[in-house]
Amino acid sequence: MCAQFDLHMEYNPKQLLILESAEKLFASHGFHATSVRDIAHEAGVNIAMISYYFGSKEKLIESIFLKRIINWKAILNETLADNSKTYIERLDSLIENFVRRIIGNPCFNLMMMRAQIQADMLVNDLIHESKKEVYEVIGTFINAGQEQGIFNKDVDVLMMVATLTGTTNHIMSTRHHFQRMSNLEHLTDSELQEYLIIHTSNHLKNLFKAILIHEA
Amino acid sequence: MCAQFDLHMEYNPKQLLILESAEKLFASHGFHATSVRDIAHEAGVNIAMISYYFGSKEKLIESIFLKRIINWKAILNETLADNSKTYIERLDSLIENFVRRIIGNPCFNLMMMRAQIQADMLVNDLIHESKKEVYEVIGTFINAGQEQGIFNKDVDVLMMVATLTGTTNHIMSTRHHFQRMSNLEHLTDSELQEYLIIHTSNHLKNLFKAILIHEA
DNA sequence: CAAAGTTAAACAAACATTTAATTTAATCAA
DNA sequence: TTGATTAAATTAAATGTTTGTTTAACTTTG
Repeated sequence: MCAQFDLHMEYNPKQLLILESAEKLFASHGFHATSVRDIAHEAGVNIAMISYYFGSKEKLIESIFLKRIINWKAILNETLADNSKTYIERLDSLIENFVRRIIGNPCFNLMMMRAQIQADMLVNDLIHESKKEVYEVIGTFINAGQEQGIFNKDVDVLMMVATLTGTTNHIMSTRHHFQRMSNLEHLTDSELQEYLIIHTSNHLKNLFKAILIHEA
Repeated sequence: MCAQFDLHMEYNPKQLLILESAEKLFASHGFHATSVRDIAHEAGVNIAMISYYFGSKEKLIESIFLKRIINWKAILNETLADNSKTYIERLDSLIENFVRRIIGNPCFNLMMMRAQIQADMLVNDLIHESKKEVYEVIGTFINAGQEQGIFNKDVDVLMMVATLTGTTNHIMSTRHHFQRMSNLEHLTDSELQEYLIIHTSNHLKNLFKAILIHEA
């Protein structure tokens, strides 16, 4: 007997507690290094509740991903289709949203990075599909800007998105290393987070403007 | 009883076989998802040989890292200190070496990415120290170029190296995704590797020249 | 009073590591 | 070269934990 839920259903407080605890532990120790006992202990619930609510450890991590991925595409589309803004404003907005989403949610994104690296994770197809859509949406936006004569012609969208994702993920995953190297140890975690969001956004904005707009 | 070895000692063929098999499996499945049984089976040796030669699974992964990290710093210094080349030639050389080292050794670098993400891995101090030295060497090079008036003044070295490392790691770790998206499925693994090394190098060279040299 | 929630205990399978027995290889005096 | 001696290499089997999951009993709730 077991009480699994469909995608559209909402989670009760205990389920949310399990999801959050699992996300935190998967992020810092990895999927296989985290036992269901660890998760149950972190969430303060009985071990059996995880099977009861989610079926298995594997289905639990799937639920975590589904819970997060759903609205990102909508936000992305909304940002890039906003015709009240110029292309450059929308590019800035895209970069800032992107960076904030990654650096602002280190736990989930560390999990995602790890899953991408691992070839045999079941959630990988899910991630792959969602990435592909992100590439397409951004590619469409860049092409539109090129046709308007705003962005340079010779832009490699795949490489651009790789730099956007790669740089941000790298800074997020080595943020405490970054903190020490920049003498920012007096900052709290959320202060550091905000600092990194701003600095990384500005760095990437400059970078992309340099190749998308300046010099022929 | 056990036959562990110091750093300076060379590995016998059977030890090398174990190291290579472990690197391959750790890279594709992760440290905790790989059992010593898997490693022993992959290498075609008895399970007990791993404890016999390396002491434990944890010490085995340490040996893998030590085996790789040692000469990278030397290569880096050699590249940047070559006075027969201009600063721009040395920058290009740095980028190409960097990219080739990461994309050319996906197994090891996936392992390294994973270890960096994971806070509780013992090898992390080792990685941290070696990264810090890399930042310092590159920082010194950029500063020298700035004093010569070749590179722009307002360059954030931390962010630059983050883009260099982040972009390359991202492309390496999502290379098969990249292959499908670029319709390059006819390429063999090593052909894809060479393609990615060249394209990523060129992308990063353009990117860095755009902010280091062009426009005031 | 039935369904949902919750629990401690039990389960078999997989895990890293160790043991003790056996084979291989090297050394060296005769 | 031979045969004895010793250390290293190798093995199958066993060890004791830890793993994810299930069970069956119990409590709460509508």
